[in-house]
Amino acid sequence: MPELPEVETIARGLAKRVTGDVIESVWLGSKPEPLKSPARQIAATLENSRISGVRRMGKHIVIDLSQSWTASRKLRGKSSHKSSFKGDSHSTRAQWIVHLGMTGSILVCAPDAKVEKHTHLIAKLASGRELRFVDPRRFGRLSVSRNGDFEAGGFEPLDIDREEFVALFRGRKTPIKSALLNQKLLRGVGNIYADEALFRAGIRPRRQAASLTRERLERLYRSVQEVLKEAIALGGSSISDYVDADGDEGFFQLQHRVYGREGEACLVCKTPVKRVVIAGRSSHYCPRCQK
DNA sequence: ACTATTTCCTGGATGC
DNA sequence: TGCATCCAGGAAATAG
Repeated sequence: MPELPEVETIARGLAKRVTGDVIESVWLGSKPEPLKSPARQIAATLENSRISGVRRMGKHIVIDLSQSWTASRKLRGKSSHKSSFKGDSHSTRAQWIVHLGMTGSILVCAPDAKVEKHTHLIAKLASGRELRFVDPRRFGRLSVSRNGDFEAGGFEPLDIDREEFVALFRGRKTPIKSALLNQKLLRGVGNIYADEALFRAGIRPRRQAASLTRERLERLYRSVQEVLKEAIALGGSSISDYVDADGDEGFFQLQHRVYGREGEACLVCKTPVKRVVIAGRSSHYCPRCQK
Protein backbone atom coordinates (compact mmCIF):
# COMPACT_ATOMS: atom_id res chain seq x y z
CA MET A 1 0.00 0.00 0.00
CA PRO A 2 1.98 2.91 -1.27
CA GLU A 3 2.12 5.89 1.06
CA LEU A 4 4.51 8.82 0.93
CA PRO A 5 7.80 6.88 1.38
CA GLU A 6 6.85 4.21 -1.15
CA VAL A 7 5.64 6.77 -3.68
CA GLU A 8 8.82 8.80 -3.14
CA THR A 9 10.91 5.69 -3.77
CA ILE A 10 8.96 4.80 -6.89
CA ALA A 11 9.10 8.35 -8.24
CA ARG A 12 12.86 8.53 -7.75
CA GLY A 13 13.31 5.20 -9.50
CA LEU A 14 11.17 6.27 -12.40
CA ALA A 15 12.90 9.61 -12.68
CA LYS A 16 16.22 7.84 -12.99
CA ARG A 17 14.98 5.49 -15.66
CA VAL A 18 12.64 7.43 -17.92
CA THR A 19 13.57 11.10 -17.71
CA GLY A 20 14.34 12.32 -21.21
CA ASP A 21 12.48 9.51 -22.91
CA VAL A 22 9.60 10.24 -25.27
CA ILE A 23 6.19 8.61 -25.17
CA GLU A 24 5.44 7.56 -28.73
CA SER A 25 2.07 5.93 -28.33
CA VAL A 26 -0.40 4.94 -25.64
CA TRP A 27 -2.63 1.92 -25.31
CA LEU A 28 -5.51 2.04 -22.86
CA GLY A 29 -7.40 -1.05 -21.76
CA SER A 30 -10.94 -1.30 -23.06
CA LYS A 31 -12.63 -2.11 -19.77
CA PRO A 32 -13.93 0.78 -17.67
CA GLU A 33 -10.67 2.44 -16.82
CA PRO A 34 -9.48 3.78 -13.48
CA LEU A 35 -9.25 7.22 -15.00
CA LYS A 36 -10.03 10.66 -13.73
CA SER A 37 -9.48 12.35 -17.06
CA PRO A 38 -11.16 11.14 -20.26
CA ALA A 39 -9.18 8.38 -21.96
CA ARG A 40 -8.90 10.39 -25.16
CA GLN A 41 -7.44 13.33 -23.29
CA ILE A 42 -4.89 11.16 -21.50
CA ALA A 43 -3.72 9.54 -24.72
CA ALA A 44 -3.54 12.88 -26.52
CA THR A 45 -1.55 14.51 -23.73
CA LEU A 46 0.93 11.68 -23.35
CA GLU A 47 1.60 10.85 -26.97
CA ASN A 48 4.60 12.59 -28.47
CA SER A 49 5.53 14.12 -25.16
CA ARG A 50 8.96 14.06 -23.62
CA ILE A 51 9.25 13.10 -19.97
CA SER A 52 11.09 16.00 -18.40
CA GLY A 53 10.98 14.65 -14.86
CA VAL A 54 9.17 12.51 -12.32
CA ARG A 55 8.40 13.58 -8.77
CA ARG A 56 6.06 12.96 -5.87
CA MET A 57 3.34 15.19 -4.48
CA GLY A 58 1.63 13.61 -1.49
CA LYS A 59 0.76 10.12 -2.66
CA HIS A 60 0.64 11.20 -6.29
CA ILE A 61 3.33 10.57 -8.86
CA VAL A 62 3.67 13.58 -11.11
CA ILE A 63 5.25 12.92 -14.49
CA ASP A 64 6.21 16.23 -16.06
CA LEU A 65 5.79 16.32 -19.80
CA SER A 66 6.96 18.66 -22.48
CA GLN A 67 6.08 18.49 -26.10
CA SER A 68 9.21 18.00 -28.15
CA TRP A 69 9.76 20.25 -31.11
CA THR A 70 9.51 17.46 -33.68
CA ALA A 71 6.44 16.14 -31.97
CA SER A 72 4.88 19.58 -32.19
CA ARG A 73 5.56 19.67 -35.88
CA LYS A 74 4.13 16.25 -36.39
CA LEU A 75 0.98 17.08 -34.46
CA ARG A 76 0.27 20.58 -35.58
CA GLY A 77 1.85 20.75 -38.97
CA LYS A 78 4.90 22.73 -40.02
CA SER A 79 2.97 25.93 -40.50
CA SER A 80 1.83 26.03 -36.90
CA HIS A 81 3.00 29.23 -35.24
CA LYS A 82 2.64 27.46 -31.90
CA SER A 83 5.71 25.37 -32.56
CA SER A 84 7.82 28.30 -33.66
CA PHE A 85 8.87 29.38 -30.18
CA LYS A 86 12.60 29.30 -29.74
CA GLY A 87 13.08 25.67 -28.82
CA ASP A 88 11.67 26.36 -25.40
CA SER A 89 9.73 23.36 -24.23
CA HIS A 90 8.36 25.11 -21.17
CA SER A 91 5.40 26.58 -22.94
CA THR A 92 3.94 23.13 -23.66
CA ARG A 93 4.20 21.91 -20.13
CA ALA A 94 1.72 19.23 -19.06
CA GLN A 95 1.55 16.59 -16.36
CA TRP A 96 0.58 12.97 -16.14
CA ILE A 97 -0.69 12.26 -12.63
CA VAL A 98 -0.71 8.73 -11.24
CA HIS A 99 -2.24 7.67 -7.95
CA LEU A 100 -1.38 4.07 -7.17
CA GLY A 101 -4.23 3.47 -4.76
CA MET A 102 -3.72 0.20 -2.94
CA THR A 103 -2.23 -2.10 -5.50
CA GLY A 104 -1.20 0.07 -8.41
CA SER A 105 2.26 -0.14 -9.91
CA ILE A 106 4.19 1.43 -12.75
CA LEU A 107 6.59 -0.85 -14.54
CA VAL A 108 9.37 -0.03 -16.94
CA CYS A 109 9.87 -3.10 -19.08
CA ALA A 110 10.94 -4.53 -22.40
CA PRO A 111 8.19 -4.65 -25.02
CA ASP A 112 8.29 -8.44 -25.11
CA ALA A 113 7.76 -8.77 -21.35
CA LYS A 114 4.56 -10.61 -20.56
CA VAL A 115 1.66 -8.24 -20.11
CA GLU A 116 0.36 -8.76 -16.61
CA LYS A 117 -3.29 -9.20 -15.85
CA HIS A 118 -4.93 -5.89 -14.88
CA THR A 119 -2.66 -3.81 -17.09
CA HIS A 120 -4.64 -0.66 -17.83
CA LEU A 121 -2.19 1.44 -19.76
CA ILE A 122 0.92 0.85 -21.85
CA ALA A 123 3.04 3.75 -23.06
CA LYS A 124 5.58 2.91 -25.74
CA LEU A 125 8.79 4.85 -25.31
CA ALA A 126 11.21 6.03 -27.96
CA SER A 127 13.96 4.07 -26.21
CA GLY A 128 12.08 0.89 -27.12
CA ARG A 129 10.92 0.17 -23.59
CA GLU A 130 7.39 0.38 -22.26
CA LEU A 131 5.89 2.11 -19.28
CA ARG A 132 2.95 0.11 -17.93
CA PHE A 133 0.33 0.88 -15.34
CA VAL A 134 -0.97 -2.23 -13.60
CA ASP A 135 -3.58 -2.20 -10.86
CA PRO A 136 -5.52 -5.33 -9.85
CA ARG A 137 -7.76 -3.67 -7.31
CA ARG A 138 -8.37 -0.60 -9.42
CA PHE A 139 -8.17 1.92 -6.62
CA GLY A 140 -5.48 3.74 -8.52
CA ARG A 141 -6.27 6.73 -10.72
CA LEU A 142 -4.73 8.24 -13.82
CA SER A 143 -5.26 11.78 -14.96
CA VAL A 144 -3.58 14.56 -16.87
CA SER A 145 -3.21 18.25 -16.32
CA ARG A 146 -2.71 19.98 -19.63
CA ASN A 147 -1.25 23.16 -18.24
CA GLY A 148 0.84 21.58 -15.53
CA ASP A 149 -0.99 23.06 -12.58
CA PHE A 150 -1.89 19.93 -10.64
CA GLU A 151 -2.46 20.64 -6.96
CA ALA A 152 -2.38 17.77 -4.50
CA GLY A 153 -4.22 19.25 -1.50
CA GLY A 154 -2.75 19.76 1.96
CA PHE A 155 0.76 20.43 3.21
CA GLU A 156 3.73 18.24 2.39
CA PRO A 157 4.57 16.58 5.72
CA LEU A 158 8.29 17.07 5.16
CA ASP A 159 7.96 20.73 4.19
CA ILE A 160 5.39 22.04 6.63
CA ASP A 161 6.83 24.07 9.50
CA ARG A 162 6.05 23.38 13.11
CA GLU A 163 3.57 26.21 13.62
CA GLU A 164 1.60 25.29 10.54
CA PHE A 165 1.50 21.70 11.72
CA VAL A 166 0.21 22.60 15.17
CA ALA A 167 -2.45 24.83 13.61
CA LEU A 168 -3.79 22.01 11.46
CA PHE A 169 -5.45 20.32 14.42
CA ARG A 170 -6.86 23.35 16.17
CA GLY A 171 -10.58 22.93 16.85
CA ARG A 172 -10.82 19.47 15.28
CA LYS A 173 -12.99 17.02 17.13
CA THR A 174 -12.01 14.12 14.94
CA PRO A 175 -9.58 11.48 16.27
CA ILE A 176 -5.96 12.45 15.67
CA LYS A 177 -5.54 9.31 13.56
CA SER A 178 -8.29 10.47 11.18
CA ALA A 179 -6.79 13.94 11.01
CA LEU A 180 -3.39 12.50 10.06
CA LEU A 181 -5.02 10.52 7.27
CA ASN A 182 -6.92 13.54 5.97
CA GLN A 183 -5.10 14.46 2.77
CA LYS A 184 -6.57 17.96 2.80
CA LEU A 185 -4.53 18.66 5.92
CA LEU A 186 -1.37 16.65 5.30
CA ARG A 187 -0.77 14.89 2.03
CA GLY A 188 0.98 11.54 1.92
CA VAL A 189 0.49 10.06 5.38
CA GLY A 190 -1.40 6.76 5.21
CA ASN A 191 -2.43 4.08 7.65
CA ILE A 192 0.99 2.59 8.35
CA TYR A 193 2.85 5.83 8.97
CA ALA A 194 0.00 7.38 10.94
CA ASP A 195 0.12 4.45 13.38
CA GLU A 196 3.90 4.46 13.56
CA ALA A 197 4.11 8.22 14.11
CA LEU A 198 1.46 8.11 16.84
CA PHE A 199 3.34 5.35 18.61
CA ARG A 200 6.57 7.32 18.54
CA ALA A 201 4.74 10.39 19.82
CA GLY A 202 3.04 8.42 22.61
CA ILE A 203 -0.45 9.41 21.48
CA ARG A 204 -3.44 7.09 21.23
CA PRO A 205 -5.04 7.09 17.79
CA ARG A 206 -8.49 7.87 19.18
CA ARG A 207 -7.40 11.01 21.00
CA GLN A 208 -9.40 14.00 19.84
CA ALA A 209 -7.07 16.14 17.76
CA ALA A 210 -8.07 19.40 19.45
CA SER A 211 -7.42 17.94 22.91
CA LEU A 212 -3.69 17.58 22.31
CA THR A 213 -1.40 20.09 23.93
CA ARG A 214 1.08 22.09 21.93
CA GLU A 215 3.87 19.97 23.41
CA ARG A 216 2.18 16.78 22.25
CA LEU A 217 1.62 18.16 18.78
CA GLU A 218 5.22 19.29 18.53
CA ARG A 219 6.31 15.81 19.44
CA LEU A 220 3.95 14.40 16.83
CA TYR A 221 5.40 16.80 14.27
CA ARG A 222 8.88 15.41 14.92
CA SER A 223 7.60 11.83 14.90
CA VAL A 224 5.82 12.18 11.56
CA GLN A 225 8.91 13.62 9.90
CA GLU A 226 11.23 11.12 11.54
CA VAL A 227 9.21 8.08 10.55
CA LEU A 228 8.78 9.28 6.97
CA LYS A 229 12.46 10.08 6.56
CA GLU A 230 13.55 6.75 7.98
CA ALA A 231 11.12 4.93 5.73
CA ILE A 232 12.31 6.77 2.62
CA ALA A 233 15.89 5.90 3.54
CA LEU A 234 14.92 2.21 3.63
CA GLY A 235 12.97 2.33 0.37
CA GLY A 236 9.53 2.18 1.97
CA SER A 237 7.60 -0.71 3.48
CA SER A 238 7.00 -3.85 1.45
CA ILE A 239 3.58 -5.04 2.55
CA SER A 240 1.73 -7.46 0.28
CA ASP A 241 3.41 -7.04 -3.09
CA TYR A 242 4.89 -3.57 -3.12
CA VAL A 243 8.13 -3.19 -5.05
CA ASP A 244 9.74 -0.08 -6.45
CA ALA A 245 10.42 0.83 -10.07
CA ASP A 246 13.40 -1.51 -10.19
CA GLY A 247 11.41 -4.39 -8.71
CA ASP A 248 13.21 -4.07 -5.39
CA GLU A 249 11.46 -4.38 -2.06
CA GLY A 250 11.64 -1.82 0.69
CA PHE A 251 12.75 -2.67 4.19
CA PHE A 252 10.88 -0.35 6.48
CA GLN A 253 8.31 -3.04 7.34
CA LEU A 254 11.05 -4.50 9.53
CA GLN A 255 11.00 -1.29 11.54
CA HIS A 256 7.27 -1.25 12.22
CA ARG A 257 6.68 -0.99 15.94
CA VAL A 258 2.89 -1.30 16.03
CA TYR A 259 1.45 -1.62 12.54
CA GLY A 260 0.45 -5.22 11.85
CA ARG A 261 1.63 -6.34 15.30
CA GLU A 262 -1.72 -6.89 17.04
CA GLY A 263 -1.27 -9.08 20.10
CA GLU A 264 2.52 -8.98 19.92
CA ALA A 265 4.58 -7.46 22.70
CA CYS A 266 5.26 -3.74 22.60
CA LEU A 267 8.94 -3.31 21.82
CA VAL A 268 9.25 -0.83 24.68
CA CYS A 269 7.12 -2.22 27.53
CA LYS A 270 6.04 -5.72 26.40
CA THR A 271 2.33 -4.90 26.69
CA PRO A 272 0.39 -6.58 23.85
CA VAL A 273 -0.27 -4.23 20.95
CA LYS A 274 -3.96 -3.44 20.49
CA ARG A 275 -5.90 -3.05 17.29
CA VAL A 276 -9.04 -0.96 16.99
CA VAL A 277 -10.96 0.33 13.99
CA ILE A 278 -11.10 4.09 13.50
CA ALA A 279 -12.90 5.53 10.50
CA GLY A 280 -12.90 2.07 8.96
CA ARG A 281 -9.13 1.75 9.25
CA SER A 282 -7.34 -0.69 11.47
CA SER A 283 -5.29 1.21 14.00
CA HIS A 284 -2.53 -0.29 16.12
CA TYR A 285 -1.20 1.10 19.38
CA CYS A 286 0.35 0.22 22.70
CA PRO A 287 -2.18 0.88 25.48
CA ARG A 288 0.61 1.54 27.94
CA CYS A 289 3.01 3.71 25.96
CA GLN A 290 0.32 5.76 24.22
CA LYS A 291 -2.00 8.05 26.15
C1' DA B 1 -18.37 23.77 7.93
C1' DC B 2 -17.36 19.39 9.87
C1' DT B 3 -17.48 14.73 10.77
C1' DA B 4 -18.85 9.92 10.12
C1' DT B 5 -20.10 6.25 7.11
C1' DT B 6 -20.44 3.90 2.78
C1' DT B 7 -18.68 2.61 -1.65
C1' DC B 8 -15.48 1.07 -5.03
C1' DC B 9 -12.42 -3.59 -6.27
C1' DT B 10 -9.95 -8.13 -6.25
C1' DG B 11 -6.74 -11.48 -4.33
C1' DG B 12 -5.49 -13.86 -0.50
C1' DA B 13 -6.70 -15.82 3.87
C1' DT B 14 -9.96 -18.15 6.61
C1' DG B 15 -13.86 -21.17 7.73
C1' DC B 16 -17.09 -24.91 7.17
C1' DT C 1 -11.04 -29.83 -2.17
C1' DG C 2 -14.21 -26.44 -2.95
C1' DC C 3 -17.05 -22.80 -2.13
C1' DA C 4 -18.52 -18.79 0.51
C1' DT C 5 -17.22 -15.06 3.34
C1' DC C 6 -14.31 -11.66 5.15
C1' DC C 7 -10.70 -8.36 5.00
C1' DA C 8 -7.30 -4.92 3.39
C1' DG C 9 -6.91 0.09 1.97
C1' DG C 10 -7.35 5.70 -0.22
C1' DA C 11 -10.37 8.85 -1.37
C1' DA C 12 -14.70 10.21 -3.36
C1' DA C 13 -19.48 10.22 -2.48
C1' DT C 14 -23.10 10.28 0.63
C1' DA C 15 -25.39 11.01 4.98
C1' DG C 16 -25.88 13.13 9.24
